Amino acid sequence: MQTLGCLSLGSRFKRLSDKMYKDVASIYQEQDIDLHPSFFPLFNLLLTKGPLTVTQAAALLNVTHPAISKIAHKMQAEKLLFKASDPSDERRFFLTLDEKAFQLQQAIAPILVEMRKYLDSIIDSQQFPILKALTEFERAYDERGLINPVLNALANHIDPDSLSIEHWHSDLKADFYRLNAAWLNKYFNGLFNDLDRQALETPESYYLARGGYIWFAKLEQKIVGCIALANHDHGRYEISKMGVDEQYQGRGIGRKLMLIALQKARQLHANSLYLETSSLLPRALTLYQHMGFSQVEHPKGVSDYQRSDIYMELKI
Amino acid sequence: MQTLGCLSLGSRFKRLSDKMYKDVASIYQEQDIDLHPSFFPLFNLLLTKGPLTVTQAAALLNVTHPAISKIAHKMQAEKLLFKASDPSDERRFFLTLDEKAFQLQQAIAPILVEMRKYLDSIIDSQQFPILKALTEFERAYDERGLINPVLNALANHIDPDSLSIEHWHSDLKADFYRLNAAWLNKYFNGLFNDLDRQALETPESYYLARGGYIWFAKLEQKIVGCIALANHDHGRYEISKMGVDEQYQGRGIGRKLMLIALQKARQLHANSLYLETSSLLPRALTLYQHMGFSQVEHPKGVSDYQRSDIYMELKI
DNA sequence: GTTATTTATGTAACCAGTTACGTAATTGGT
DNA sequence: ACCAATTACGTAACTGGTTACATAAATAAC
Repeated sequence: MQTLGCLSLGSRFKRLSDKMYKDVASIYQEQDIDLHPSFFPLFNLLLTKGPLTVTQAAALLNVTHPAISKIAHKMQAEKLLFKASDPSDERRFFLTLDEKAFQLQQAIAPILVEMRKYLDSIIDSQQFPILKALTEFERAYDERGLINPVLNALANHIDPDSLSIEHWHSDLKADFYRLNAAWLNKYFNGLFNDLDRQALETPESYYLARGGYIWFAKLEQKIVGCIALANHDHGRYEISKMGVDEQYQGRGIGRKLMLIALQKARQLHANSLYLETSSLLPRALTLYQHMGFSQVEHPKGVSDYQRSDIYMELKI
Repeated sequence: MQTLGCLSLGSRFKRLSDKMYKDVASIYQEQDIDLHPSFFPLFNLLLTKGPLTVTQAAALLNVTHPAISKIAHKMQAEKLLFKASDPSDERRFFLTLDEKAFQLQQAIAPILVEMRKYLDSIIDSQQFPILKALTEFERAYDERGLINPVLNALANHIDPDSLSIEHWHSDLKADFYRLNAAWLNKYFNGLFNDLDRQALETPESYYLARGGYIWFAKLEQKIVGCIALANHDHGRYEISKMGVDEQYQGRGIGRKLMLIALQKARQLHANSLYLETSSLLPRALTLYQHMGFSQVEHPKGVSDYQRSDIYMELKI
């Protein structure tokens, strides 16, 4: 625990939250308030915000809609809630608290008052203000996240001296072919199509001459990875032909190449970036997601590449 | 959210903890570390503390032993862990990390380093120190709890002027009978035994003359509740004959009576308090638990009261 | 105005925890 | 030294959430 320090923050938050939920349930129980603990997030929400649809409630409570759906069912069975249909949209209806719920509220109100008073008294008596600290931490965490900063730090931290990024040079043409042939062979039985062949055999005309770029990752004089940025029409760029030598994978080299390509795309005032990939490559998929890409339908309906079943886009 | 203030602390803790767990899982995934998220609390624990038994691990992680049992099974299936039998106790065995786990640790170590650095950098840049605030809040919460302070505040807050506690007076003898007959009739078909009859018909000799006490709760000139403290042998006291008028239940009157009785018992240097009750009275049971009573076996094996199936004790 | 897409909800199967209970080994009381 | 109580662990059934998928209504696209 001590040695973990800030790493145990997550489990400390969990422990406190569990305990507080249990305690509140216990207080309600002794006061003979017949409100199942799993009900009160929704119950509270509807009290404060008025009738809401299932998806609205789910979004506000940070849970999925089936969870709300189930709870609403149970609350309906206990006559705490009814569904008021929305005449303007027959799919949905408003979860509306019933008479019995308002009676319960009467019983609960003084408890909430006392709970607030007591918690405020604890908080006020402390040297370090938990509410302010929490708000500040939440904001920082939401703004900066955890995933990308840590992964970037990892990528930078690996061989900071020996890993360098190289621009295209005709001497590296064979490496470009080799690195891409490797994954095409491994995952797709070497199923090159015409586009692949053009790109790999004549990268100068396929990429560079059209305003595209190719970069290489060089680790101690060895070329271990590459990536290409293709210039399509009207500010649309495509990222493709990313490959990292198998024995150097998982060290953030792909991530570093992606960051270079993204940086250049921004410099070129690209307005969107896309890429095509496959569900057979889950690692790459996670990387793209962390970079902000999200999966959308293929704009042409079907890909030029038979292997590709995922189309991802990043609006800049 | 805003109006709830400190009341939403629980859900804010939950949200943060969920998010951090997911993010860590996501980082491991991109780094191609094959460690299921549900494994890592136990994994981490065993790394830092060395081999542990199932119950030890459960206690340290604040989960139940079946949870550890299941996770250990799965980790065993993935060859991350094996069970080393304890020669001195054939029931148990030490959950021991396997070779493969230590290889994983090598891969994870740099991630932990970067995570710690990054989180520390966030925390250090903040105006209000989250770690100190959290530690302080955890301590206050663990020491004072939430349940009893809030329930006591509620009890005090209800009619603080009109509710008073009265000592025994022969005029109140009929009330003592009435209040107890009410619940005996309601829950146990008026099944009085000889002891009940003595206690209710001759409370002076049954309680007071033996060094016991009887108190009444008086609400606006009406007697609405009572409790008795019986003096048994060698510092053992019994709490019994607690009754609150049905229409005034759920307002903390029972709790107030209990607190009076407990206070007196302490004053008398009682070393233990016990009471007998029934699983038919869940509300009362919760109250006793909140007061610190815990269920134990009946010392005589069987109760003098047919209705009683629960024996509870509080060591002072 | 028809057809495709998106949105709101429900249902099923699953998952990680829980409580309740059973069994076997150890400890303790007389 | 024995029998009762306790402890360590496992298993079963349940719970509150999840993801994946189905359906119907509303909206958008042509």
